[in-house]
Amino acid sequence: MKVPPASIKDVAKRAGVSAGTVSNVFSGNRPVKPGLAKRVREAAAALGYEPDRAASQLRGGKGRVVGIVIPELSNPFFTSLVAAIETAARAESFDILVASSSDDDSEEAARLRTLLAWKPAGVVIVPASDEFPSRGLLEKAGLPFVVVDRVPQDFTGDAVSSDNFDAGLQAARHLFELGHRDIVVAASSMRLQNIRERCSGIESVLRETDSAPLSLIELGFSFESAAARLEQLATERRRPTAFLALTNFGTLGVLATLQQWNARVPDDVSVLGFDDYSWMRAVSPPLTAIRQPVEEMGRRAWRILRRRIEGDSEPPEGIRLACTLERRRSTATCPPGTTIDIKRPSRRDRDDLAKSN
Amino acid sequence: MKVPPASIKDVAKRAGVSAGTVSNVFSGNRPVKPGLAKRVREAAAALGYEPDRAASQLRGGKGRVVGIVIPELSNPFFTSLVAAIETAARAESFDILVASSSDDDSEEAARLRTLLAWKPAGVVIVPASDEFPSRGLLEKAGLPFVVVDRVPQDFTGDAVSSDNFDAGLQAARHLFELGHRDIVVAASSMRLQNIRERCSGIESVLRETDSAPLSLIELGFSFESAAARLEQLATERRRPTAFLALTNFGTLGVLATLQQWNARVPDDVSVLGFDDYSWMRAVSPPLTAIRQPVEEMGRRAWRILRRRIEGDSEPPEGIRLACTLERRRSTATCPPGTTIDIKRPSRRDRDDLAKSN
DNA sequence: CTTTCTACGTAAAACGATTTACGTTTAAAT
DNA sequence: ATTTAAACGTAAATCGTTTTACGTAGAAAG
Repeated sequence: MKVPPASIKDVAKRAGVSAGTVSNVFSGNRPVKPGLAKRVREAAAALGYEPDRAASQLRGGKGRVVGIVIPELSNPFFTSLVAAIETAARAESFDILVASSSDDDSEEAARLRTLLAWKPAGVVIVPASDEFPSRGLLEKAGLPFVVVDRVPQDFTGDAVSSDNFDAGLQAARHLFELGHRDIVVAASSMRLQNIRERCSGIESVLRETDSAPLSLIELGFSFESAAARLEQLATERRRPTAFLALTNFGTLGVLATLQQWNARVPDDVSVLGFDDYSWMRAVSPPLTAIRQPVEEMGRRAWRILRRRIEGDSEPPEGIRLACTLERRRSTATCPPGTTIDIKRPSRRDRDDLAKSN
Repeated sequence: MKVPPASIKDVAKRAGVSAGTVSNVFSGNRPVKPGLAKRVREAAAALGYEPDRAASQLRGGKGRVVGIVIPELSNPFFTSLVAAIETAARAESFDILVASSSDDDSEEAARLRTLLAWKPAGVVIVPASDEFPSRGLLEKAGLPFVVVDRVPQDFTGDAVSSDNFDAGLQAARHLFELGHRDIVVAASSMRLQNIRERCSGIESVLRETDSAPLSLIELGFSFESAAARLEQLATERRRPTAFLALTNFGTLGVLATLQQWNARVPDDVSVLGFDDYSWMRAVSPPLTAIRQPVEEMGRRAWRILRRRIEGDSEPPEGIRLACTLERRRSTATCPPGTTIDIKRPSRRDRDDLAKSN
């Protein structure tokens, strides 16, 4: 059953032309007269010929592969991103090489190194951390690359991410409008710039309303670590009236813990999640959540990378895409009984007080 | 900043040896004296040398890449599978090339063809359908491949899947034990062998208990199509006392629809889901579900493929892994009021009746 | 009619590794 | 000490493409 694959020479012989001509027919690199081209194409079809990518890569230097490095293949946010990029890349007949870093800097560097050995045309990367040591590798290789989602603080290259500050702002404002003052923010790790940005968004609302400082817990990068950390929270403080999760694993962790505490959502406690998945709409109560435009992020990342591959050398583009608040039913007005107003006297109140003396 | 990547010759020159020796140091293909080997390794490190995979692929013929073809990159079941395979493959320094077929046969063939152009050492594939036209391509290429999850009816090669019959059996039995007799089974498409197997498992329980025939709807492959189809169901028949979903999108669709109908789970209707994800534990009520051992499936698929790549030619292996029922709280005893006993007289009853005449 | 382009085909070099064929050194055997 | 074989290096051939340098034919220009 096994047939040795046809090479460009076999096709050339069958079509009665030289190998170079066959190459030109397929690569479109130089024009070939229609008649000949047709003969070549027929010969190729008859032999089931497909150009060997490794060989063409080797000689041509520039291959039609792009590398994608993400922290976790088991996190649907990242795989959605990969799906979006793959769709866009495939449309221009680029193949994708995927690697995951397990949220670890040195793992990331190692994976990237083997990726680079394929001489890809470009790389899309969601860094494992703000340290982003892979940056050096990429720059040394002189490869175009786009950073997505986790854009380090002082990063100057091409980047696509959510408008995290605004996302935090929207989320916090929503909960405040519902009367919540005792909110616990569930983050993955403050070592990530995007998380810090979301927090500043929240803090700006706290400041606006002159409220107590941010109450925050770090949950790590897995469902399990999140649940464990939250379990511990119960022993440290009384239950807040609302949880604001800043990642999808955080959302899951909060929900699972509330489950164990037998707390009803939203009657006993409101929950605002991050990232928007099908299951959030399907469950009861449907989850209020901040939706990141993940498909759009993937498309934009590809578009930028594509241009760079073409040789475009405009100044770096830093794209921030707006998130939207999906209001559903897991957030409700804070029940009056449970609202313990821990608000400090507002500036205005204090001023009034001062005047009256 | 851009540095032209070092080639094997650069390393050879720096270490004062020939290119062949450098190759041997890295490939371990032939022994090299420790002293020399060390010198070569140092030179390589100094130059940041990494063997060009395309070049080594070209000459060596056998590359260290494996292709993975799955129906959807946005379905967490499949991406979990990819994650498991990637972990196993990476441990033996194989890279993975991922392609998705969008559940379409011809798309699958096209994607596979471009994958094959990389001359991978092997392929793991979840076919888009039972037709599995890609099989011919793979066999013609003489490439080892393993079929996972959707194994066509009469398939004879290496395969790894769940024990779908038993999964259906367990699920149905669980619902029957809780007293449910009016169950709607939500499948993706009966054109898939694995779905048919799950159905026969369910049917065997129906037969055992002499119950009414299977009530089934096909929901398609996306959350949206599932929700739409279920919406329509409401106009066609009265509400069942339980839903048994056979895929993860089906589970989501059922849940979302129940949501819209304002039906409480499990008080009004029980729900048994398929596939087991974090969110199922986190939501309220936690979902009873059939768990497929997806990581194990990935590991086993890799193990078989690895052996075939090594040249093993044992007869094909058809592995079936057991699923487990995760009992949680979305299934409950059928409320007596709503139990409409549509059971036909059992064979025993009928026999008794006949005798008494 | 000659000259000058332009268009397009061919043969051969190149890409960066592995592998083969062969040579030299070193160790083991007589 | 001589022979034999094993061990290990080197140079050159090779994988299947793309690219370069060159050649030829026909068209356009003078």
